Amino acid sequence: MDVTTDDAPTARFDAFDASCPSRQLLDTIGNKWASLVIVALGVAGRMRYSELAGRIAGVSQKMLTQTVRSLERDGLLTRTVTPSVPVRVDYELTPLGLSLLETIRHLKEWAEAHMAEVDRAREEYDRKDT
Amino acid sequence: MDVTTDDAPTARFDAFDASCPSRQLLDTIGNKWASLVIVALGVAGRMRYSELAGRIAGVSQKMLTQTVRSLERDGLLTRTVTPSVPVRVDYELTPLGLSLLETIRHLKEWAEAHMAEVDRAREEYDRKDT
DNA sequence: CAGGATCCTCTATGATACTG
DNA sequence: CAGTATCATAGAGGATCCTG
Repeated sequence: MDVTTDDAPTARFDAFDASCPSRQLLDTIGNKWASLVIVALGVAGRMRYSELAGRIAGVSQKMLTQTVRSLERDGLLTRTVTPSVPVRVDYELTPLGLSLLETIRHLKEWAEAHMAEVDRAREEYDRKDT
Repeated sequence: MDVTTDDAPTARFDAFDASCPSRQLLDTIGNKWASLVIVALGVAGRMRYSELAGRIAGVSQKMLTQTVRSLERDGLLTRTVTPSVPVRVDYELTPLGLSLLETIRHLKEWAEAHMAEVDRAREEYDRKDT
């Protein structure tokens, strides 16, 4: 989130700085489908393309393929092709992906603990002017 | 991330389920500017609109306003107007916002600890086919 | 089965100009 | 100062058809 030191008062938060690790991470897990894929694989361990497609409601083929490619490129999961007929492709989290899964679980815990409060705040905010 | 029980094998990950707390949270912090605003306020404690605009490089007025409005609606920060001339507006994290800041810091820690590994994975992936 | 290639549609975001 | 309003655009993402 910063560029130089950790949380110096003068730190700048440059979202355009591609070298900012936090920025890159948010680009990854902030993605609509990426986190769903990671969690799905975290639960099932290993899944075929069609299993992922079935499990994650609403993904288009294009988005699913694009997402798993991106995650594979990031080293978060492995893609294993079994050259049978028809071909079979399995996806599985790497140790790196598993460690990210833990982080995502923290997010989930915060969400489950506090989103009700957020919802209340929204309702109150919306009641003011309408 | 789930709909019914915690991580039952049959859990579905429906990104279209608006009631999924994790989904909503990711929509919030996955936002390009929201997390930057939260971290900035976490560092500085309280900031004026113009201070935020100066601190967060690259935000347009429109996006900054839209972001703080959204965060205010979510109960993550407060907006305080001082009716002087010219008017002065301060933003400050709520306790709820501060607790989310902690979660974001976890993300940051993961990023700083592992993004180098991600970068290496990307380089290797890109070297294969080009 | 697992995707690649296309086309097409929105939405997010930016630039600019104006105001209480 | 701290916005609001408007216009314009790139890119995300969906639908569909095709193939090794």
